[in-house]
Amino acid sequence: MTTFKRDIARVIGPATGLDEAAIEGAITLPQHADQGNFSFPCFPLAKQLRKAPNLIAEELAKTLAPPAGFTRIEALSGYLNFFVDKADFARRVLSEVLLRGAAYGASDEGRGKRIVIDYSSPNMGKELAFHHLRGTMIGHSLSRVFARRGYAVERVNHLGDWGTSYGKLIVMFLREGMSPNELENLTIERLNGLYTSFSRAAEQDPTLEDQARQAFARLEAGDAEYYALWANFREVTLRELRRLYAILNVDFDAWVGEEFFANARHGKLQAALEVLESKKILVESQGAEVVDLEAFGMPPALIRKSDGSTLYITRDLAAALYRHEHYAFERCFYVVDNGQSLHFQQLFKVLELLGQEWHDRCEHVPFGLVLHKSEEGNWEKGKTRSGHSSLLKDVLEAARDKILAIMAEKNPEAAQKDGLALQIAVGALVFSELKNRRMNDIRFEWDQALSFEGDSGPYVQNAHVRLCSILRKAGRADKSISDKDLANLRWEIFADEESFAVLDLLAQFGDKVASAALSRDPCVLAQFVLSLADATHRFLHNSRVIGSPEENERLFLVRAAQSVLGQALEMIGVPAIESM
RNA sequence: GCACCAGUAGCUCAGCUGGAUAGAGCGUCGCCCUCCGAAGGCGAAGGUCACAGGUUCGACUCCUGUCUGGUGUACCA
Repeated sequence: MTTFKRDIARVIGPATGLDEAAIEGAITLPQHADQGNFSFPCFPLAKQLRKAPNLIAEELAKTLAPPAGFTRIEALSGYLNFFVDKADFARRVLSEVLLRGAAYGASDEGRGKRIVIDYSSPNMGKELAFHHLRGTMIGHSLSRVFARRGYAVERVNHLGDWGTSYGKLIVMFLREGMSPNELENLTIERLNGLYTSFSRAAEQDPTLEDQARQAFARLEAGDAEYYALWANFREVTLRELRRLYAILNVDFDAWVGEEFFANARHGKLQAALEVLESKKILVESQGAEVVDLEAFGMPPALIRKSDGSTLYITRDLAAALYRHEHYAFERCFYVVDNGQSLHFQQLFKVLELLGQEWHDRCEHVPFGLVLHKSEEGNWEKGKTRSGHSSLLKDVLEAARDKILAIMAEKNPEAAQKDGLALQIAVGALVFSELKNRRMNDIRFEWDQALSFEGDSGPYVQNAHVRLCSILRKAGRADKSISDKDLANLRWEIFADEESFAVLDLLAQFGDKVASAALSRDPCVLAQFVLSLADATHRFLHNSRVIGSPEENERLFLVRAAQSVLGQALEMIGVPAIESM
């Protein structure tokens, strides 16, 4: 793709005196067939040449010779439209896709640079709610996108595993008199239940809140018994998290939670506080220690409470300082919902005030909230407490069951039904999370969450399945491809509308990956997947492959489409299954 | 009050680093399986791009203001 634009720029450059890189950036992909395959708008030239854009275009169309691989150049209402030689276009695109294989669409932009991505980061002792899926999958997808751009990616799960909440768990656990045996059999459901029973009990006995604070204070002070309990709770939580992440095919390089930064035994918090004190930006206010941010239009950042304990932002400061030192990152992304944008503005501003010149390499990558319908019928942020939230495992199970029912109807023969159904369920849920811009709020409704029709995960997975099925039947599924295989193909076979539409999309893959990285939004790739699935279904509907006179050539297109579609699917976390 | 985000077809959304005739899915009304997977394809109907200004050769896209909705806003994370 970029080579086509470069070829055009090399022709326009000398004729206009414009910078070739600038020309490349200005070239657009037209929407209509009569506008060619690549367009260069001549409007910006009008001022410097003092001539009407359509005249400039007409003149250039007459004088310029089409670059190799192009048949003609036409002027149309101020645009210079370039028409590719479709057979040659097919040769170039298919050769590149098939010979580069898994490296097609990759880039070395990030060579030698490291990126830290903080995502998912759930709270300990609680089950993953449906809304956690969004941040988890956006972060997961971005990690794959940046890896493909050549960056070394560090995927960090910053667990919420420290704070008064864990005092609550300890108090309730001891109060309900659990035996060591029960400790061994502790489940995430039981832990989650301790929170609810705590809030219920606290209504009767207000001293419980104090007990919880004291219990946490004891934990912070290094009490061995409490620390063992805490570690046990953490392990129970991690077990469930790993189970769900495995289903989603999500992984992390570091599981470093708040405890790592807040617990005195690790020394990270003290280091951060020393930096804060040495820079003398802490001021006393209402008994607490804050960084005054009024000059920047923000409320003060509360660093230390009046009782001396620290807060969320204090730990995030410690984490940022640690990450900078430990990873020497080029960028550090925080994939966290939009509700926390003030927090991150404050965090980054404090880093700046601390003289950390790398503060602008930290970036909040926000995403919209999952809204649930309240009793009053309004759409509001989901609250686990009031029950207006759904557990991820429940949604996954419901989706899998519905898929199983659909499979029984459409394809009773499908092997490995349960596992396959779960992969389709994951694909469906993940695709609907990522296909829209990340900033959009999402309204959770069961009907909609379990709707698998139209522009959905199953639709895009099905396109991949059909391609795989044809390759399997033709015995071409795993064959490696060399230049020799591509010699002497009748490339003009791909000039029809449906074949060319697929090729046109395949050529755009690298640009789409770059765009997803730049916008930090996987929806670019999800939309690309949708277009490619669309073009694939149309191609397969209109062009018989196996047994046709064009079989040999078309199988290469099928293989190329399968390769790119499969890679794009994996990049957005939708399983690229081979049958369904 | 202030801040962040969103407002495009009946519904859910693409399109937004300014470019030609604003696109999908769902829903509605039709059509296509002796044919590699119909979880598919084809067609019809459906739009003052919230509103008002501004910048520009050109604005759904950028700027300002207004309205509507979501979220946040000092000792939770």
